[in-house]
Amino acid sequence: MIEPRVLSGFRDFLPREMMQRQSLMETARRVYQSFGFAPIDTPTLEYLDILLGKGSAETDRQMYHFIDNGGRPVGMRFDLTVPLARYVAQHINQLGTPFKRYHIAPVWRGERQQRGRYREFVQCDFDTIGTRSLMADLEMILVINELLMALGFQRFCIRINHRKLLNGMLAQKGLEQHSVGVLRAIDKLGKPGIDVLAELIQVGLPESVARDILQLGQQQGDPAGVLELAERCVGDHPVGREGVADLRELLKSAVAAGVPAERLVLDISIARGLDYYTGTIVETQLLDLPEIGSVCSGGRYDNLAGLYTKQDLPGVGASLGLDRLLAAMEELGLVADQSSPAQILLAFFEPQLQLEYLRLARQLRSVGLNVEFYPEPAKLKKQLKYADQRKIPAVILIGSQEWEQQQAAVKWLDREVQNTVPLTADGRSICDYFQQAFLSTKS
RNA sequence: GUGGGUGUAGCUCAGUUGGUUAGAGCGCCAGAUUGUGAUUCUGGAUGUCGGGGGUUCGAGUCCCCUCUCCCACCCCA
Repeated sequence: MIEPRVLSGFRDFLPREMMQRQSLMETARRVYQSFGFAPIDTPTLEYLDILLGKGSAETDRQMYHFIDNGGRPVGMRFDLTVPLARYVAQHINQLGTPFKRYHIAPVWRGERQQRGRYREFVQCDFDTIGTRSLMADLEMILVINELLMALGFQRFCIRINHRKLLNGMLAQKGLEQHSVGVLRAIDKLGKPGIDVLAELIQVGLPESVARDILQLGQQQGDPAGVLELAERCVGDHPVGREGVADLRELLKSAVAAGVPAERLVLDISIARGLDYYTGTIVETQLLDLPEIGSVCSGGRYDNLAGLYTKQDLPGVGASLGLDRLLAAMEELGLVADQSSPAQILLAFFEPQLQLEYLRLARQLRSVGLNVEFYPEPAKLKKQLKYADQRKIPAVILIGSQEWEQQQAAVKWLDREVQNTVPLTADGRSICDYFQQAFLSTKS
C-alpha cells in the first residue's frame, strides 16, 4: 500500500476550511470590484526567463522550475505581480490606462514551511497600472482598510513607508551603496536582544547617521514626529524630500477619506521587500496576532513592466495573503464551524414518500435555498445528528402523519424550536417560510 | 537552503532508571420499547508508539538515518 501523504508546505483542505477560504475570497472580490478593479487570470506556468531576475537572487532561488517535455525551461509563478507585468506589457494596447485589475490565485515558493508560511498559497492581488498619481497609492490604503474590515477585523494597523525616504537619507550623505545592509539591520528593530545600532555601524554607516536612522525607526508610533524627524534627516536632498512629502500627503488624505488615524503607522523598518518597489510600501498587521507577519502587503513599483516593454507603465498595488490570514483566523478562533453549505436537510422519513421529498427539494432549490436530501431512510436520530455535526441549521421532517395533514415539521437545530408549515402542491408556502427565515438570520 | 526542537488512538496528551496483553479525556460507533440532534446513562471499536536500521535476552523508552510539524536564520503572504 502507498502511504497517503502530501508534500511539506502543501496542504489538503477539509470542507470547513475550504468554505472559509471561499468566503474570504468572495469578500475580497466584492471589495475589489467595489473600487472598480477588474478580474484577470494568467497561466500558472511561464517561461522561466519571464520570471527570473525580477524579485531578487533570493526569490530566484525559491522558485519552482523545471524543463517541460518539449525541452522548454518553465517556472511556476512566485507571485502575481511579475506575471502582471508581463501581462500588461503584452496587452496594454487593448487594456488602456489606467488599468485596474485584481487576481486571486495560488503561487509557489520553495521555502521552509512555518506557521502561516506555506509553499503553495493563495494571494489576492489588486493593482493599478499606468498612473503615477498619489491617488492610486491612497486608494491602495483605502482598499486594504475596507478589505480588512469586510473580513471582520477591527484591530489591525497599516504600516506605511516610502522607499525614497531612506534612499534619500543615505544619498544625502553619499551612503546609498549601503542601503541593502541598512534595510536588513533596521528590519530587526522589533526583535529582542539585537543591537541594531551596532549592526548599522558595522554595515558602514557613520555613528551619527546610524543614530538618526535608529531614532527614526523607534518613533514609529507617532506619524507627525517621525515625519518631522525624517525631514531633518533627508536635508535638502530632492529624493528624500519627495518621500517625506508623499507620506505626509498620504497620511493626511487617508484620514480625510475615513481611515482611523490610529490604524496608520509610519514605520521605516518595513522598507525591505521585493527589489522592484520604488515608492510607497505598506504592510498590514493584525494587532491580536502580530507575530504571524503581514497579511496584506504592497507598494509602488514604477519600473516593473519596463523589463518587457519600452512603454512607461508604473504600478501600485497590494496583496492579501489568504492562507496566512486563514491561519491567523484559525488561531484566533474566528473560523466558522459549518462544514456543509446546506441550509436545510430534508429528512428521508417514509420510503413511500420518496418522490414527494424529491419534488419538495426541487421546489426549495428553485428559490435559491441549499437543500440536502438524506440519501437513505435511516433512523431519524442519525439524520438529525448528521445535520447537527455539519451545522446545517434546519431539518424538514415529513412523516406519514404530517403528510396526511399536508404540513411539514421544521426543526431548527441552532435554536430549540420546531415549527409547523403548511404544504401545498406548488411548495409556495414552505419556500416563503424559509426565504423569510434565512433573510432575517442574515441581518 | 542552514541550525535547534518535536512526533504515542481522529484530537489533546500520560507512559516510572529499557521488562510481560500500551493508557486517559474528548471525539467516533451502537444501544437506553416503536418518529427527534447538541445534555445524561450503558456498551464498543480504534494504535505495525512517524518510517527504516542498530544495540539488547528484551525498546514507546538507548544510538544512527529519514520524513513530518514547530521555532530561529534567510526571506516573505
